[in-house]
Amino acid sequence: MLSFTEENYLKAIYKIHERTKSSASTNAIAEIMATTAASVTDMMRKLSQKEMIQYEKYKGARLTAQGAVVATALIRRHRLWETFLADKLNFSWEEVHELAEQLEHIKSEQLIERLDEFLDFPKYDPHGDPIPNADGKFTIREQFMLSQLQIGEKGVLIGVKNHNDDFLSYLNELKIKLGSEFEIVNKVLYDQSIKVKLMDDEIVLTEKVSNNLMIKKLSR
Amino acid sequence: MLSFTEENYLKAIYKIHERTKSSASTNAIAEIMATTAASVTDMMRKLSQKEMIQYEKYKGARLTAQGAVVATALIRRHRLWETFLADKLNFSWEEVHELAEQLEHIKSEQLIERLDEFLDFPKYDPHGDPIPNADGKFTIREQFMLSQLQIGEKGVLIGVKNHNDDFLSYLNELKIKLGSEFEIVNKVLYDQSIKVKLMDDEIVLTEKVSNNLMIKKLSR
DNA sequence: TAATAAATTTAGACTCGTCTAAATTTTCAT
DNA sequence: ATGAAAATTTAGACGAGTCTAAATTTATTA
Repeated sequence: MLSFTEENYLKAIYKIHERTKSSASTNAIAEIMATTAASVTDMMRKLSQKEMIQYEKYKGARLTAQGAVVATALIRRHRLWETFLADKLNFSWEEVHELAEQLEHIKSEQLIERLDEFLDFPKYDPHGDPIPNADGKFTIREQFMLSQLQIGEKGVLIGVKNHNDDFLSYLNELKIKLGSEFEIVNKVLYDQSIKVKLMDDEIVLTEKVSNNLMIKKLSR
Repeated sequence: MLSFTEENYLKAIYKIHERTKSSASTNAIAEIMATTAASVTDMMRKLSQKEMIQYEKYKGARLTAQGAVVATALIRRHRLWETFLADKLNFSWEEVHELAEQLEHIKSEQLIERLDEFLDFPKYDPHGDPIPNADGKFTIREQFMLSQLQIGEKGVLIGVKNHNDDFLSYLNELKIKLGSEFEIVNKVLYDQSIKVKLMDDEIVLTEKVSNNLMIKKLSR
């Protein structure tokens, strides 16, 4: 049985691997866990001992198959709780993460399976991220950054790449949410900003924003 | 901020006080917390230091006003989660306690207030125990042990005194649940057992059982 | 490629919650 | 009311998770 903390380390390693496609460095883990490199080294020994990671001194860590199962289950729990908080308790998408960080550590398979059913087996969480099923399988779907669409193309917002609070609050201000429909009106080559039509309004989005909005194209 | 463990000690002291109306002995606390008397003594010092309890060597512990607020909030969280698990996720009354023991430690006022609203502000949990409101006030109601009713009297089950798993499973077997209606058919003086009518069936309940069923009398 | 910078590990220490064994205090029965 | 039993506290230790400071390894760059 893994501790709360050990689970979080595995999740950190999972995230780093997802982002970099390579092994997780001590410093990168320390940053995510908000701790020191020394503490990370200690934990790497322990997780290695428990065969949750492959770890070689100075070379970073990778999840073993076993470790990946644990990390995926944690992500499943996290995203299901986020969905519960948003759909049932009306929390907004910038509020759910923190709470789910706590809830994800509740130890009960059955609880999660019942919650999944209660939520009607959602495939995506409030940020549009896929929720692994009980076997750890993700449902992937084709998606584009809003910035990739051409003038005249239409799309629906199905996810946000970045979960930063300020970014999400900004989207709230613009009344952009999952399901919002966009049509590209203009793209400015000079600064990569784009003008889009959103519910009869035309708004301008910077490159930084449009790179973080994940879209499903709508056929016209 | 109190730790998970500190909170549980306060809850234990609260429970003992509720049961005995006097201060909580070291051994009594040790039993509830499934730990040793020595560990309890250590913790008493710490909680006393934090002004959560009044503690005098060899004399046991009592909650301070502050400590009582913490304990009551914990009970509120516990019972709201139990209600959620039973009403929304269809867990049975012997399953909810363990899970709520974990969920009650999730730190968020807002979560609990939203949950309360989602559940439609329940006043009693799945065992019929009162749920304190946000101010820590309990809604009490008149209730009797089934064993106190006279022959011919009728009542509705509104709570169970004992939460023992075996007891609750036995009630399931008998198809007795909150809301079940009883009529006293006969009382045996010799062994204090009673015969009751329950949904057109007549069943015999021992004293031990009928002392644990809390009833609201129905006027005929 | 040598030396400097950056990353990582080691060493030693601290807090939290726990334990066992020994000492002390309180309770209770004769 | 005194001696044995029960309850409680003290003393000393341990594992988990963390820290800082020093040592070591790896990467970079002049």
